[in-house]
Amino acid sequence: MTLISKSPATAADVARMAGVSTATVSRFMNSPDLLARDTQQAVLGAVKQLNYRPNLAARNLAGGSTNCLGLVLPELGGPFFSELLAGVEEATREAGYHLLVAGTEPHEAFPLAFPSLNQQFVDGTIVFPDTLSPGMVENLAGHPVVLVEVSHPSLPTVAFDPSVGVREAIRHLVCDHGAERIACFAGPVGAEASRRREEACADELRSLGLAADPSLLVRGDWSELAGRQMAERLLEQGRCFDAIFSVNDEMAIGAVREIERTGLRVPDDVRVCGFDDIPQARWMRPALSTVAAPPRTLGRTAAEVLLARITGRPTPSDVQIPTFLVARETSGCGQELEREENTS
Amino acid sequence: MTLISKSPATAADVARMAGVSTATVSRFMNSPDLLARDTQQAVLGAVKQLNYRPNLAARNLAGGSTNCLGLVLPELGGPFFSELLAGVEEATREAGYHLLVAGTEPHEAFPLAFPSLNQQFVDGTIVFPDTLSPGMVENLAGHPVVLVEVSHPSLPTVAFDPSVGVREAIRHLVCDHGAERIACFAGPVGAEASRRREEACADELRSLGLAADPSLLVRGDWSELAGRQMAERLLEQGRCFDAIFSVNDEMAIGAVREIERTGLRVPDDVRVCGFDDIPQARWMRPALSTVAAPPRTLGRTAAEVLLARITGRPTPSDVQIPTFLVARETSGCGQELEREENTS
DNA sequence: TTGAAAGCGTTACCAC
DNA sequence: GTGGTAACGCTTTCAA
Repeated sequence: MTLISKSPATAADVARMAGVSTATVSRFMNSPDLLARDTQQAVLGAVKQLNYRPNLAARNLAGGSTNCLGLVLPELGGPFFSELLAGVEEATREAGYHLLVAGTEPHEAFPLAFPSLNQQFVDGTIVFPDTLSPGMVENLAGHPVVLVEVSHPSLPTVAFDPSVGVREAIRHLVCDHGAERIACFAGPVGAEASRRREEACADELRSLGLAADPSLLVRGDWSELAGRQMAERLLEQGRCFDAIFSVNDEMAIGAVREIERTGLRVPDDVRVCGFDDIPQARWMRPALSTVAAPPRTLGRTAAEVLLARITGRPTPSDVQIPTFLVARETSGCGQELEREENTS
Repeated sequence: MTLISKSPATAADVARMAGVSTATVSRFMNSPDLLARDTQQAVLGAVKQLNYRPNLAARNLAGGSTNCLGLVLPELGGPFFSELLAGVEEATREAGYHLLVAGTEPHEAFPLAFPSLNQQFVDGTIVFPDTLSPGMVENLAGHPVVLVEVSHPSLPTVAFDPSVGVREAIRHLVCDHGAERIACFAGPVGAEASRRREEACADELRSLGLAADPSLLVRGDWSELAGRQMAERLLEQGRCFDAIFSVNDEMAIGAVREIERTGLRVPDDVRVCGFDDIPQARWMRPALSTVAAPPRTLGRTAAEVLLARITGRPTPSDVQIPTFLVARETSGCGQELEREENTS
């Protein structure tokens, strides 16, 4: 149809063709209502004919916004982060924004990845920091930011609220399936997300009259391998436990595999409940009972909060995403509960 | 340390402080070697003191590059695409580029997502199109592009080479585990990736003297659900088969689950082999034998090829990523083969 | 080796 | 309502 010229049409081209000024073209692109009917028609015609698209870099330079959001994640593969990313991207795209994604090397310091995003290149950033360092906060100042799963006194946060889900899980293990000694598979010491889940677990145990045994609290780095190793260690030490609550699914899966490897049975000998509800929680056999904490919702919400901040709409400084128990086989329930689930 | 002024330092600020012109600052940022020793030192000092970062939008506008790559994917969640993305991001970051990511709604037409990336906003784009429409190609013209898993006469492509892996898989099923009637679980009709795998499968069956039975070739939409349904249908129709080769892992997993649900056993009654080697292939029980086609490598390679094109380095127009068999339990092998595998 | 100045494509302020 | 025009921050000739 259109002649493909070497360089894309500019506002000046449109202006010339429509017999107006570039200022008018600019107005047409941003708030058409300010223009007279016929002017609108004229410009619209030229825009279509030339297939005009405003140059975003120029628009940005001129002081407008970039229509870009940044997302910084410690890693991009893996079920949790990829779902989180998908949620962010959906919301971002729906709002007409673009998304810039950056990973940080596994244990690389966070700031290494961030400066590149901070260069007036994005209108705001969603950050999932492993640990929040002071220098980082300074970097973030003066630029809309939303933190995910980490709270900070002066920055808005979106995080899961583990309380309801974990309470349901512990109740379920204890009351429905007779667990009495529950081991807790926690994350690294500094990890706030883990801490909140551990606390919810301890709280509920306490309110059920079961003391949380410190020797049954072990820590790993969130990986399946860590879960296996933690279970192995506990078993070798001869610790007595009849259930495990893990602060994420991957460690829970590792635990299940290790327990079964030693000849014990899940859920008959040890009941297991994870946290997250990653897809393989329901694919694995026995299917993993877990506290559903939908990362896609987390990501979508974070993006929505950020977008609201950017556009100046009032936003709560802390948003909590509710979680809930999904009882499957590893806690002792039959699989038929899940009959209706579909692949997404 | 540094005083945080409202707006970030500009090249003019640096120039003033170092007692040079902005041109010199620009040269310093791009090719320092052109400057005299002492000038370099002076500018370097000012840059550090002011914490100067060039404004990328301005740099772009001025005719340089954006240092951004675009990535268009049909979906962002799920094991395959998230690994692909991770590979792209790694290579992109290592090269000092940023990454812009766009998804397309599940069955949304591709061009909807693309124009936004085409607006002189990225230096090049990696595209994973569901199906390649003619209009799309036009959009792509005049802008470096690399296609993933789809070939096109005039555009460079990076794709898996299924031949070696699939040959190994079929041989393994037939020669090592005595399969004689192998069903093929294929993807949608238009999908090139599926077609190449089907062909590799048929070729190898032929060379082993086993005719490929058309009634054992079924198609689904790549999902676990589809795999279940295909297995269900085949079983209901009373088709006789003793092995399945699926063109991706998710359908293979669905097939395994459905087969086991009906009381048949994997691998004793039906051997199953997938394609991709997604993480849960090794987590599930029985562990899935599959043709490893590492998506991270695919992504990384695509990014490298694109980067080479952008910087004018010569690049092959078609790159093939080798694949290979990973024999696990569903094909009839014991699990001990996998002892050494770790979580990544 | 360095500086001056002309863009790059928009936006936004100020007149008309 | 609309047009002129000065930024925005950088790169890149062209001279010196």
